[in-house]
Amino acid sequence: MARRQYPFHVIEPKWQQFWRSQSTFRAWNPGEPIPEAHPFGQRHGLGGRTPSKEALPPKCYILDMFPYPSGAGLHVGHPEGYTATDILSRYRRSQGFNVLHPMGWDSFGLPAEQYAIQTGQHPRKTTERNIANFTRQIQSLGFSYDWSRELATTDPEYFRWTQWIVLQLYNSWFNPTTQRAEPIDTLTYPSDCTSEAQRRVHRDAARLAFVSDSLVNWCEELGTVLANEEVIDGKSERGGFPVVRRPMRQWTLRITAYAERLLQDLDSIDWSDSLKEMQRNWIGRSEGALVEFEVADAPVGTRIQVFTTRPDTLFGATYLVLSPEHPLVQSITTPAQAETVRKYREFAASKSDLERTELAKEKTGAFTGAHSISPVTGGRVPIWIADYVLASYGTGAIMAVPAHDSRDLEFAEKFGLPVVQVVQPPDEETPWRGFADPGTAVNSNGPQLSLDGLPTAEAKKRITEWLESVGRGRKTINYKLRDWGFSRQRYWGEPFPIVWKTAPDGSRYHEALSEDVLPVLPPALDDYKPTPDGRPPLARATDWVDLTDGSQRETNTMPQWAGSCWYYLRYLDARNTSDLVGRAAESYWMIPNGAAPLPPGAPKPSPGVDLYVGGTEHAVLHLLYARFWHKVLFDLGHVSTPEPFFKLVNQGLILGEDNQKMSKSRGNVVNPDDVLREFGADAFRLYEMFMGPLQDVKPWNTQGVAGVYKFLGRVWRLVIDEATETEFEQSCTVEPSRVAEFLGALKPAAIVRDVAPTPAQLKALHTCIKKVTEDLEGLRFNTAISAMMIFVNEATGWEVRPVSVLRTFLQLLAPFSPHLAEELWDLLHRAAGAASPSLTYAPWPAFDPALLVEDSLEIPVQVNGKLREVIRVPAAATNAELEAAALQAEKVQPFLAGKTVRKVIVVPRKLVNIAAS
RNA sequence: GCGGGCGUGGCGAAAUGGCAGACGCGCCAGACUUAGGAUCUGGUUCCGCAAGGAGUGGAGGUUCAAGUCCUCUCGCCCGCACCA
Repeated sequence: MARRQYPFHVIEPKWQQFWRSQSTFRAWNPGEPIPEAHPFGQRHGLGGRTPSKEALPPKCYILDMFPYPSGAGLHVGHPEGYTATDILSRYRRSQGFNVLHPMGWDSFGLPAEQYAIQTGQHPRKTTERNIANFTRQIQSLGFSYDWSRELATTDPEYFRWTQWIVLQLYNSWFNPTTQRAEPIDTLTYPSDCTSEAQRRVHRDAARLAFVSDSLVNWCEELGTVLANEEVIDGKSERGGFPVVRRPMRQWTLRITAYAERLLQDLDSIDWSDSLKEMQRNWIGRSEGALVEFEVADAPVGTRIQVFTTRPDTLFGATYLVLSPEHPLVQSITTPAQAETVRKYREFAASKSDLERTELAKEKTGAFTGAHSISPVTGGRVPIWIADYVLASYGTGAIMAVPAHDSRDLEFAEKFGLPVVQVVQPPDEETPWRGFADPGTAVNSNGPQLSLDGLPTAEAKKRITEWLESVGRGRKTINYKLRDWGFSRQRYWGEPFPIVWKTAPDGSRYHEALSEDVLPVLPPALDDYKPTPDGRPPLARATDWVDLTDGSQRETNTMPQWAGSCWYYLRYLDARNTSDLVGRAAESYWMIPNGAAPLPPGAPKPSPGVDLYVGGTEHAVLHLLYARFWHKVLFDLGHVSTPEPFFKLVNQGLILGEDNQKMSKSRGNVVNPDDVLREFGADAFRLYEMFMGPLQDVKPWNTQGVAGVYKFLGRVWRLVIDEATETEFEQSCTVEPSRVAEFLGALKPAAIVRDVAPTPAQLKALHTCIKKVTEDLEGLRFNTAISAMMIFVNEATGWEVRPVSVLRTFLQLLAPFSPHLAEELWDLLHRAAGAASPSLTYAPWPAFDPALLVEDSLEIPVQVNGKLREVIRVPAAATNAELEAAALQAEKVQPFLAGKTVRKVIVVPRKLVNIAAS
């Protein structure tokens, strides 16, 4: 190991201990008494007081995506985002904001459960151990979290409220008229709902949390549902047992009701375009029409509904395709085709979703023998089934227009079905076959209407109106977004606060438990596996399942997403025992408090979380689910904003030194513990930010850490001279136990003096203040660090180093490398015989533009756009003077010889370009 | 296939349409040193002794001026993917 640049191994624990003992980073809620001595209270004149929300400074909520505490511990990707938010939190505190910067644990999850199945160790044990390790690692990095708000999703006091929110979902319905969630008792019942049993069915179908039968990958041998990723070639990944798609009873959340609002409100939040686009694609709004086809030779009124975005091509629909699972398949199939259809449906069911999509190269299908009647031509249209039509999208049935859809064309060609042109491409050259873009309708002439000659957009409109007028269709908007399957057959998740009962007629129905029995704790088990007959592990605890009143508990648990859907709300008031979050705390932290004066130069606070940083892997699911829950809570009056996360930034992945994704198998994983041991937390943090822009993917380079570490050594030596330091090092070697004492006895170098800075020194400092401040606002940490390096490079050459300049510089460094900054800040104050004011709450330095004014400027002179010379002119030079000086510049002359100056461009204070020919 | 992003020295990168390569790594040289994988100083896009020329994936264009704006094209990364 190289010689230590500075004693970070003493400095870092020292200040972490100091911050802990002082509760430096404690964020104060309205109505909380602030101790007399707390530095936040001192800064804002609130020490010893109990401020209302009006008396508190403006809020700033800076949030990290909380981690799953895995057994593997922290990897270098975690602290990337954490460092960025920590820097910003520290910066905002010094600007005068009341900063909420919390951390917690997304601690339900499969690994702990699998470990439990193998070892019998309760998942809570594993989870606690992992949390302890994560806590140690995160704290060693010196992040300024308010640990008094720490939470874990596995804590009963936390998941009590997760269950409570699920009850809110259960007890609500989405009113399509108001487009909002409302309490279930505002639901109105159709007139034919006369009995309580009928009303119940109607009510249960309307809830935001409801039971549905959805298609899942079921493995009989393993007795469990598998995720798509766990199914390979129609067999289970483990064991190779057959997997079939079968409907299963599942708790489902009606996120689709919010599709439009989730889409619309993206416009109100400050997220990257790519992220918003991912959410838009996921929601997948598409406008089109429902069209009804009468089934021929079937009971009157047997109709097949199809969804199409191209109703204008209805005349070209030469066949219909139902998904194999479509409910009408059985009844319309002719006896002659029954066997073929049965076999095909079996074949389709045996395929996983993966195979039906990615792996399916060849179209497959079967003819049902049935026909439908085209609503426009009255002609007979054959009905097929094929797995390229998905049961879960639209109506699960399509009208096939092979002339103008590549998938239909492929199918038609394979099965010899007719292809009829109904759209003429605008360009004569373009063949109509397979043309799917807008054009002009042709061959679209029926007994009751003609579309011929209409451009696609108009044809769509015309036919939709016509369909509506004859009751054979209507305009519709469809979404790719599906309702959210919310059940898991697992042990280590939140139990549902729901029980099942049996009605007098023998049918089963569910009921919610009352709020006051929450939390519903999972039962103790010896064996965490599913039951042999494939029921979830909770079903093993029969004494837990069966209640004295004869009802049974729900045995599914919630998915891991549940806890992470609302944790940002719990942080606002993490120890509240009577509410999910107190009203005053919620409104203080979520609504910008306009009354409070803003710190000078600070940005306007935003609603909700001011900054949320995390990885792209959560771009869709977590962020969509959390937005959904938030909107429900908003509708029901529990939160104040329609969106939770106002600004969101995705940090880029950190790759291994070999430019590959870090992984155990590649052996390129960097362990933060090792980096900290050699370089310290300050250097680690600084390097993570110096690598490049926060959002970019970038490779790790240990040499690079050494580089910023060297920079911190230079900062140290800016204050401490080398002789003193050598002496210190030697003393420490001789008597390691007295290190703290030796550190406290260190004195600044003799050239560090309490003198007035020179103009050049002030200019260097204020250039740095300006750059660092602007870059922090733009989250450009890498260039802010480079500005500090430039300052230090310059200051190293100074013969006298004014204390005031060094102190101000340390304030700039503090958000990035807080331990070193604290140590030197303290040392400089001690040496001056002054008490050290809190660095955390010292007001952020303002730069003085007057100090940055130059009296002369270097002006590049170009001839025909090429640089020829740089001239020095007085800063006050007029354009005419600039032009004259440029034309006379010595090195410019050869390039003007024999040419005529056509034009001279003068960019004031910037550049002169001479156009000559 | 669709959507989003990115291509700049040996490497990580920087540049409101105005001196391309700041800052750092690496490398080269010097100083101090018993020593250097410490520190300090200087140099470092490429070609050229130099004057100078070339240069931001490629080809065009707009402009006095393009890494930056426009068109086409190639390559890489990420997301979605039979969504009718």
